[in-house]
Amino acid sequence: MRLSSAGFNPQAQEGEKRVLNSELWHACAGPLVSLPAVGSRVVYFPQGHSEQVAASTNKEVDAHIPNYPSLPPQLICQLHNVTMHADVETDEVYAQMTLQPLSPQEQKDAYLPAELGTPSKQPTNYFCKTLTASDTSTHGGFSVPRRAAEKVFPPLDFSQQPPAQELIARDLHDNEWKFRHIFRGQPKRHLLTTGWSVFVSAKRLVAGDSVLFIWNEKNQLLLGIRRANRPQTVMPSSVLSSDSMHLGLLAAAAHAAATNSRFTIFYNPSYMGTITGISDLDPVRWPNSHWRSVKVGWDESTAGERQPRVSLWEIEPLTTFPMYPSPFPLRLKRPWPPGLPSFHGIKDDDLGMN
Amino acid sequence: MRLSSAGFNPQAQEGEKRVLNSELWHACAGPLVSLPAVGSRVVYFPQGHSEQVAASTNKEVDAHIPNYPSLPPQLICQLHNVTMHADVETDEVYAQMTLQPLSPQEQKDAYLPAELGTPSKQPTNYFCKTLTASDTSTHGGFSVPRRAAEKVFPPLDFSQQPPAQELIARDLHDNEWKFRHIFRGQPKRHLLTTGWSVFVSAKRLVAGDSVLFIWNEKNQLLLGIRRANRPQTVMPSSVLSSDSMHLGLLAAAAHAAATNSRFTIFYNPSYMGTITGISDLDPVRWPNSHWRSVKVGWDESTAGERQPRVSLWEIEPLTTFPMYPSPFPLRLKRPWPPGLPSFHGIKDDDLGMN
DNA sequence: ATGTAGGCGCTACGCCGACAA
DNA sequence: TTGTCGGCGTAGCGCCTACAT
Repeated sequence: MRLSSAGFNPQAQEGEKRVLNSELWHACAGPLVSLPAVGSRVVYFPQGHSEQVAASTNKEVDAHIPNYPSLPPQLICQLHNVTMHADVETDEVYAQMTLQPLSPQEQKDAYLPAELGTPSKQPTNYFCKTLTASDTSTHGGFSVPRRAAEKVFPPLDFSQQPPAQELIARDLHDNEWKFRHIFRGQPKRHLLTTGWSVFVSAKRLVAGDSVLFIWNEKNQLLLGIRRANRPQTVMPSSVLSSDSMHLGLLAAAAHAAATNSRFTIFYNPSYMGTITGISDLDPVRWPNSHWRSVKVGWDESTAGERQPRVSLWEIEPLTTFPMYPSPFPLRLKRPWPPGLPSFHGIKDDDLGMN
Repeated sequence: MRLSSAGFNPQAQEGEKRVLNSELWHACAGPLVSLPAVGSRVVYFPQGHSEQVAASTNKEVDAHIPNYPSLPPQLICQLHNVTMHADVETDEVYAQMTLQPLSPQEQKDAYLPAELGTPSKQPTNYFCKTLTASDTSTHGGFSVPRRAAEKVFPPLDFSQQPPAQELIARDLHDNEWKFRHIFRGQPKRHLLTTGWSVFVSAKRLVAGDSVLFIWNEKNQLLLGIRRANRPQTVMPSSVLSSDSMHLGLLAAAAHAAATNSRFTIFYNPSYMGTITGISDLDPVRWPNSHWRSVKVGWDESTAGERQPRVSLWEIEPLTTFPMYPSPFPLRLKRPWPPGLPSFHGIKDDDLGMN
């Protein structure tokens, strides 16, 4: 815990203002998270957003919250701005988006262009390892998988005995972390020793969390983390009641829709959860909503270079929260459940199901 | 950092559900923070609340947020519920309140009863010390001011050499902390040794922060902290945009006022700040508002038993956020600035100025 | 009365290969 | 190939007094 100077950044007070490293952000977010392109048209589901806020505050939506009859269940919006952020405390990644609802007439006539959200650009030269008990204990360092070390770390000088070098990696906040990379032991293996424990304790990593090393085109070493799905320690912000937050969410969308002005949302990929199925519609609160509470997840064990990457869009077009670009070029991994209405203006045939 | 079991409480996930120790809460909140009684009538200032949220999110209120013409600048409410809470991470104290606006007719006729908010019941047998560099360094323990130790701690058995005992104190989350209390050195002094550093690192205390020991009527030792006014590390919650939060705040109050139903707010004493003066009115957004942005603060150096305690009400009735019981029995420490309108229904004479 | 520093025992952090799985 | 362990050297934690303020 001696890196307090590296751990604190006065600029970060009101969020991350500097330009985050995009490839590191996407790597931390995971292959299932992709962001739509600025300027593209997306669909915003207040209900979906509402559920996300409910999940993040651990509070269900109270029934006495008034409806906004003027607020349709989905708003087609133009995306004006997307910025990537990372929580200063937890390194949790999230995105801030500025949306502008189309006019009522445009909402009806809207033809969603055949744009894919920028396909999640996972870096090519990287590795991701889930930390073991030995990796996180104070007893030793970090055991680097052999292929990973050979692929993403600079080559060692094997004329030395033992071969060793200093690695400098930067995290999402541009903090610098130094590690001693050594190749020793019997049998020989790659290890990170000096500097590793400081990183583990500073980021409060535990066994089951994952670390991520990227070697990018600029020959920089980037370092990210993905925490295991522990029971969300999200505390109620203690600033606004959850009821007020839901109201604020609805009011912001409704006001923007009524005045064709912009509004801002936070997209927090970590509250997506894992696949549980398709929930029922809510005909009372959200009549005619096309929002489906299909929760998707990706297995941490498939991370790294072994598994072919898959985009969220390829799995289930209607799960994409809160964005919904045109699914035309997409193929569903599983057929769309019969009997469920499809999105307006899109025939089942167009989805290219097998 | 070995008290992980004590530091984590699964029940605390969605806030503090158990009954917090009231005297400890008030001691941590400080003598200037008092809570109105359940059932009493209070005045809620949306503008004031809005400013608090702005302070806690480090964001100014955006000008394009729509007004709520139906929402008056102050709402007289009945207070239905008050619960005391403490942030699980930081121990920061805050209160949750359920308010019900009176009917429009009652708003007009409201006669605020001459109730004081329950005067901040500061415990009698306690001490508060600002931590020195030595107190927080890893080199040693905690030096207990002599009078404080004699007053608050159980008496030592001076037949032992050196006299020593084990102290067990409980914090706001009912976690137990054990300390070795010893009287030694030349000259003799009271010290907390074993157990102290665990507490300091668990609470992440630094020099300048304060600790607070209470010996209550049930012969229990209570332990609280007050952090120094460091630059607020409040991050934007990354759940809802600040615009949406402001909208939600206004919408919740407006909806409750329109339907005479209840709404919930969080009252966060730590965002009160220090006295800076009286700000101008905002005739555009909040016409006829009686809210004044008088910020008050209390000097940490005056804490403890030396200084006579003072209630917030005694300093400035109109500063009380968000509560405003009748100030009849109060005396102002400084005269009400001439030329500024007083609160409706209250003559200056009634304020008992000298 | 109490903040800080020197002295110094001893815990536990952290680097090493030896094993297995 | 890599997770865990026993083995150790040693940094720094933490208990003590001395001294200054």
